[in-house]
Amino acid sequence: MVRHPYLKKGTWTAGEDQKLTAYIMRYGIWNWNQMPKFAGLQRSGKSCRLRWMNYLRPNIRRGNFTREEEETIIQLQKKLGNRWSAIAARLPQRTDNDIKNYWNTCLKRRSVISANNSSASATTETSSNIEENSCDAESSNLLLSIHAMDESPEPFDYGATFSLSGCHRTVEVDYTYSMISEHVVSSENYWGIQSFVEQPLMTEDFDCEAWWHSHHQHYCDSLDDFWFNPLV
DNA sequence: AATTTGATCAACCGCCACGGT
DNA sequence: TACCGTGGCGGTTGATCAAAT
Repeated sequence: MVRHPYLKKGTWTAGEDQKLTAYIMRYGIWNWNQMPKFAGLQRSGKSCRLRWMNYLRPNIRRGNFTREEEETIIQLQKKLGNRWSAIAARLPQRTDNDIKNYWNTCLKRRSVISANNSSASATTETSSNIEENSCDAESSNLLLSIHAMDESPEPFDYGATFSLSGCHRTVEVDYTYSMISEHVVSSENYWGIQSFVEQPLMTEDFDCEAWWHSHHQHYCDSLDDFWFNPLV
């Protein structure tokens, strides 16, 4: 009889965050379903992916939405509907989950009120032009020079590791960004890669302390606890 | 001080698309 | 062509916390 391993649910603990982050930073993302086992996590691949994408991933902007962001969301929601991932692509530091939550809790109501007001007053004001304000993700695919590297990420043989050049840093990026295709990266994915590149991890001048303070200090007692011996 | 209510948001669930076999 | 595994998306839930009573 095949026994399915117990999969934990619910809120992630600091230790789990630590394991997942450390694992991804070291080995990258090669298969969400297999990864938890190797990372020492009793979580589903889906749960790991969600946690990483919505919370642990570098360069996620949290906290209050700016007025500009609010306007962008409202306008894009009008245009695109509830396609949160598409909307999030225009707000590269925000996650689709954050935008969805923010819409459902704040903006939806405001948008309805605003619509009612505008219809009541029959204003002639035209809606702002989204095309002008957006980064036009669909049409402007960005080119990155991506070179296959010789070594696969230890200890696995799952595919190649890539490097991004064109920045003054070179950072290994692997199947985290498996959407990389023929050296053309959509704008949406570009932001993810750029975020990763901008993260100083794995670089010589990486200010570990600063990154620690900005991301994980509140979870672990010390940087050493987080950074060293991250795996089980 | 205790309880209720409302807001927020992390996380789960179900569905779908896509690629590989 | 059908099936399966995987990743991604949007809807929804439930835990938590702050404000109100």
